[in-house]
Amino acid sequence: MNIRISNTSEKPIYQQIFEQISAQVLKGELEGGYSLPPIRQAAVELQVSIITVKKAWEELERSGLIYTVTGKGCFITELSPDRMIEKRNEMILKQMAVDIEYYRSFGLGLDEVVELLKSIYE
Amino acid sequence: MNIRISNTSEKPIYQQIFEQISAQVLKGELEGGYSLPPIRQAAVELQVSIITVKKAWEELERSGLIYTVTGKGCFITELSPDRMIEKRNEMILKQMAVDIEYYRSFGLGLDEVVELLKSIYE
DNA sequence: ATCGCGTGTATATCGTGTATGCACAATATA
DNA sequence: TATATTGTGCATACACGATATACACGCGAT
Repeated sequence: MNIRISNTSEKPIYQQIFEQISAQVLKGELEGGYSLPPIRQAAVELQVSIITVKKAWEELERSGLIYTVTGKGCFITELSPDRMIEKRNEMILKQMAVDIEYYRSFGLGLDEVVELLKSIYE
Repeated sequence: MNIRISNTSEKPIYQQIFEQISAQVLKGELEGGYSLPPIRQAAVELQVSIITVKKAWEELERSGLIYTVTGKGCFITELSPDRMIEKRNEMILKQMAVDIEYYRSFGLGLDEVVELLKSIYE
């Protein structure tokens, strides 16, 4: 459970958890078949409510990244490397489309966007 | 008032109005000193409540893009071209920092981000 | 079998923020 | 000064995030 929660972020807590676990799964840091910690333990560890953890878990299940077995636990879905990259790009491109719309509304072209990106990407 | 409101967007309505007017001001499409439509007229035009328009106007004033005179109206702040670009970049970079954090959480490097950007930037 | 422990699940509640309508104050103008 | 036009303030309805508590399911020991 290598999760960092920001209380100052505008993103909901469950969304932060969802995104970070998603990224870890799709980077291969969490192996398929392996189990996530019980929601109670995760709740204590992350200093949030059980329900908040559950909500994140639900999003993960809806995205097909984990599956839940009542009374037993939650487990990482086995995914082929290709499928992982596919899902990763899917998630990124979906967000990127929103981001680009914002940049474009200010009249920025691709070149300007890339230039600004380079200036702050470390 | 060339504003498009999306009811499906996750962004609040007042935020959408704020962003689009900001972009128009900083692109020079709305001249300094010129007045915005009265909030009532804008509300009718945009099919939203007066209070929603007011909230957007308040954000614009807080950003220094317009100023309000009670009983008279709201007017675009006069800005030099340099100051406009400065404010524009300020708004974009602030958002871009959030966007990048998301891309980076998936392990993407600058090159990959640029590549994906190019693939969907039209 | 069944009891107990660990697992996820469902219900009720509170706080915050978005969006709204209606009544009020300030300004301009005739 | 009367009246229309402008922005402002307050009280409310609703949706969503976050929470605690009580419930249901599954497995292993007795």
